[in-house]
Amino acid sequence: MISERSFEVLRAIVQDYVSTREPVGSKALLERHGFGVSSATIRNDMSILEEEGLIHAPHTSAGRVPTDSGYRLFVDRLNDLKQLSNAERHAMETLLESSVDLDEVLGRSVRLLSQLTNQVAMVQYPTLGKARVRSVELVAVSDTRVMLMLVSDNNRIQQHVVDSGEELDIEFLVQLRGKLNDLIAGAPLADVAKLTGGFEQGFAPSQRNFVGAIVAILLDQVDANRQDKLLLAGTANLARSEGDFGGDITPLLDAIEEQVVLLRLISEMEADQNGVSLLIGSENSIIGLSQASVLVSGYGNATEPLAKVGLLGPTRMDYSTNISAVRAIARYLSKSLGA
Amino acid sequence: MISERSFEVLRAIVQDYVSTREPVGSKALLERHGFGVSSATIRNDMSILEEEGLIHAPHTSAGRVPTDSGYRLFVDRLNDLKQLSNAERHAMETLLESSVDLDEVLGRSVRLLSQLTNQVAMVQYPTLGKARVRSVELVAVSDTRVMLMLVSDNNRIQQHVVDSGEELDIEFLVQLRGKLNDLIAGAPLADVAKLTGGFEQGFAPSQRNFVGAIVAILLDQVDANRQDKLLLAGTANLARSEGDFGGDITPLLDAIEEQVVLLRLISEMEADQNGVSLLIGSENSIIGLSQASVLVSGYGNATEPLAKVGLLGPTRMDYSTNISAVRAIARYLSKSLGA
DNA sequence: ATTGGCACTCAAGCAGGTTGAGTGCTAACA
DNA sequence: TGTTAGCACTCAACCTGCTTGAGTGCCAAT
Repeated sequence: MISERSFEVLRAIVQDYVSTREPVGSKALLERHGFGVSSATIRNDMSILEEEGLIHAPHTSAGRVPTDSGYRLFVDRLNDLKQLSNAERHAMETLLESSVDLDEVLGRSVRLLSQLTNQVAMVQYPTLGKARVRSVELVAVSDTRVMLMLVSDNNRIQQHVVDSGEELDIEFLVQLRGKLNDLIAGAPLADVAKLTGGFEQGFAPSQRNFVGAIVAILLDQVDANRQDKLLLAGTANLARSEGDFGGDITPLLDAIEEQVVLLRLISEMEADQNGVSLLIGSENSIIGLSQASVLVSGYGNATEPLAKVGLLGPTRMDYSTNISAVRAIARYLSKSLGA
Repeated sequence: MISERSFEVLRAIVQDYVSTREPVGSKALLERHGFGVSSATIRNDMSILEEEGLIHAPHTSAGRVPTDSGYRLFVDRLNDLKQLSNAERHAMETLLESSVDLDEVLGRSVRLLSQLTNQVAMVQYPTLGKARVRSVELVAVSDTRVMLMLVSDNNRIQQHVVDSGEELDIEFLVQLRGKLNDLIAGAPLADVAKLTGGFEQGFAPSQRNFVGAIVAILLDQVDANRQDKLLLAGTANLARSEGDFGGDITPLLDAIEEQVVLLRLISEMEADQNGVSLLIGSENSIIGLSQASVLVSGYGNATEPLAKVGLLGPTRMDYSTNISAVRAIARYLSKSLGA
């Protein structure tokens, strides 16, 4: 086990490296943090840390840089997180007051998070989870097209336009809407497939095609909740910290555009005691993201989170600030959407 | 005026520079394009081109690079555009067949365009223009919240959730929806403000607040069509051609995230005879985009385009290929949405 | 108008030297 | 046993001077 002071040295190295972006040496360490010992002693501690794989020297005559494991230990022993400033807290509250529909709440939150942290922020659209169907609506949007809307009981709306290919019968639409709602309104989303099985059989043969199409779209919509959407902000921050990614941010931008990969990654991440989960550098399995850290928190509900919110940045990031920012945003989102 | 051969030299310089990314010298020019003259003659032509400000030498002993005006002349004299390959045409047709709702059509188009050109592609959501109101829908989405939908006659739907703060009366909603539709269904969007003036006066005092709120949102929605949305794809391509932007792509990424600036820029661009409009380098007025070219085309309707589609890339781009790709996508979008 | 020839320029690449931040080790010390 | 001062050593970063070669501009000859 490494001594208490050795750990303090690690902490100091992480802090200095994060703020200066330069490998940090024993002497510089003494100047900034007044350890009561000499530089030689620090050097001894540093060589212990290096043996443990927590820090690493880019080359012989350079200072040290934390390794992924070094960051990890630093984060795991992080006890007091940086507090939000008043201005930041104020921004959050303003956001809270003006809560409108889902898109807007998520959009604003993610932008705020990226501003607070100077990283790429991301928020996953809430899954419906155990949500139920509130209603189904059919609205004619042209002579032949109808919009199918699925409204669920957690403020979420999905829609899709269907082209029937023939003139729509408005009366029939109203009637169909009624029957559909009688059937599935109030039912859990998970049951929709079962409930609508053979639904089109109750209609005249000439109408079965159309009804079948509607039902198919409806099931698609229910299903679409499993492959959620991701909202991002602050991509420009990537380019700013390009140096921290070894000069090539293409894989990052690719991952961001792909979304699917990112989504799978963050869905699989389990929360730790702080409510957040963190993958540092090579801890994540995506090739090309080995110099990046992913930090997320669940939101929506203490017991079972609806979705994740978090950020993506270089391993060399200010974990303390960022963790508290992500936690704050997650709390805000839970308050705003859980109500 | 510059001679015919001088212009051919310019054309060759543009082509070589675009493909090699290296300043091109008189000798290299001779090898690739068999002008029937000697390198000294080429040099003379080049010095004419330089006097005209069409090319420019990064330093004394280097080859030449086209200036913004050089690209401009090259483009203006571009007569035969590169054709799409069969594979590309096939991709377009597949896209055409599977046309569904607006979001999907635009999303796929913009991704295809970015793949075809290896640039950042963008598409502006169609403005409603002279569109008319098809219908207004009011759908209860929770005990106190109602969703207001504005459906217009060009496949566009807008929605917004309003929290009334009190228990909703479903019957009243149905009645309100009816009255609203009687009033504005079929009317041009531009007239909605006039038509709904004083609308809430026809209701019981206890309901006026709510009705007023609904009308306000409705006007917002009509108004929102002036500040449209932009859909982007292929941001990663920026990082790939980072060298062409002088190594710093932050202003680009900023502009992309801002959107507003980009939107204003492309709205102001006027189509030339090819149906496309192009700003090369410093021709555009956005600071930070002085090394970038913006290429857009209107789409939707030959007489009055609904919106713009196009791309953003380094001035050093393959204009011939890109112009035809943008035109093709614009044609496709017009066909797909104009119907 | 075109060309061959020639002097000139200058970025890029290489070799050698200097500097200084930083290390590891050892011997002395509390 | 943990700490310290001192010292030799390493090596990236920086500078300097040198060479190379692609490329130009100009001029006299065709």
